[in-house]
Amino acid sequence: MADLYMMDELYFLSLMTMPRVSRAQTELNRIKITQTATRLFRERGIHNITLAEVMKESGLTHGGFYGHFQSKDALANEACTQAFEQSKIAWREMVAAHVEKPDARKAIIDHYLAPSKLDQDDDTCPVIAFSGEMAREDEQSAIHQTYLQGMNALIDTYASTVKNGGTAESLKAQRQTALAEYALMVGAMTLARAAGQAPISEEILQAAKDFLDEKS
Amino acid sequence: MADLYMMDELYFLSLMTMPRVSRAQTELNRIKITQTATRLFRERGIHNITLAEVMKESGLTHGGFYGHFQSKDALANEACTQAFEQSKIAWREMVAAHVEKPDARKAIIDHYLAPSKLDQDDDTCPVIAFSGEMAREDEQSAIHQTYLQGMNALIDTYASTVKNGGTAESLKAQRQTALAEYALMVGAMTLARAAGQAPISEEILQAAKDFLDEKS
DNA sequence: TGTACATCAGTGAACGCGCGTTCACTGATGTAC
DNA sequence: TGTACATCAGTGAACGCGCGTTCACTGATGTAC
Repeated sequence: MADLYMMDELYFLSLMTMPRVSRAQTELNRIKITQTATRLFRERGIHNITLAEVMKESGLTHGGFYGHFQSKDALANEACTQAFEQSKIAWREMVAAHVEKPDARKAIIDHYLAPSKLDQDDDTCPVIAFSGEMAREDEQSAIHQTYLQGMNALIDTYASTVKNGGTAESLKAQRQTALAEYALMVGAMTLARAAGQAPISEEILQAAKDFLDEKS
Repeated sequence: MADLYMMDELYFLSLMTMPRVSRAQTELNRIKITQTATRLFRERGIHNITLAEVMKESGLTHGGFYGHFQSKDALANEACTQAFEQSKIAWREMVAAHVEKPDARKAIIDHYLAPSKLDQDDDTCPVIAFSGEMAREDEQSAIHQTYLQGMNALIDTYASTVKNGGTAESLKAQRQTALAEYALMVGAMTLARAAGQAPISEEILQAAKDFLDEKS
């Protein structure tokens, strides 16, 4: 995944001449569109981004979109999938980087509630970025399924960092705790982002972090 | 406020003949439009509701809107104000109904996290209903100010139900706890609503409730 | 390896629809006498 | 209290713009020989 980002230079050079590009380039274009969409949809929501914008930021023209995707919905679903994939990998790497569960848990919490995350719009947790649109989305839609699966994967990863005694009963308690703590993180970031530059924004993040620290 | 809802019958009768209605009726129409907008915007977001829809549900035609409001933004701001006003009153009533702080706190928690709230779209907490749109809204806009003030009022009300020792230091701790617990409620409901009919939805609400109960 | 041609990725303009906003018009309300 | 008229709330159609989607066209790519 990471080396795709490094192809940008080669990528733009090869776009100088048009149309009818090579198959390899076509594949790069598709990836580029998905990456651009993932970033823009996270930043400003699916509804508020036009296909023209996605295509322009991808270095292509508006009309070419339908050579790659069947509809805006189809792109949204792929972008959503990729956004969750990125988060999932990041979380699992954090878990893998810490031998002790509490350390992994703290790493995720600190990463999630970092004040810098308030401004890094392209790194918004997809659960937060899409929650508003999902609440109103048809539940049978592909993107809603993607969202649910992605959310579950993140919750499972987080739950694996919560201490438990190993019995069946404590496993259930572990999941309950994980759900509540995850909800706390999501709520704090949601509120902080909605509050914007207001001082209460960082106050909320700090309160959430302190609250979770007390528990460990 | 409540008796305005009971005027509906009289209201529609008087709408049978048009145009040029009495001043009293004009005032009722304006109130009706605001009420309708408050409900619809809460249910489906400001962006997803058209003025034509608001006006139709108010028993009026599309074009008459601009006799009452300067723009859709202006209506959104009034609707947002009213939504927060309703929540604030409801919360304060819950506080007033309980002599002991922990009882008031529990009343708010149970009210907020009630599974029935998942479906009552017109009773969505305005903080949740508008959070997505606020995160992308211009921070200087009137509606963003309205949102911040409304959120603060709800937090203050909730904080007043959290136990404290009376010293300055414990007052700060009280607010921190309130912020974290409020964020937990917001996050749980946000996740539950985004998950929709999936079983994890109620699981999250229950986990949040249990988590908060343990603390009291 | 070189040539001839079919393919098809991307272009750029147009289409169609939805939605916020405007406006000429209507006729009951409210006022002036 | 009754009449005459100006006001103005609401109507319904139209405007203009934005955006998702379509399509005729172009010309380099990729293939067949």
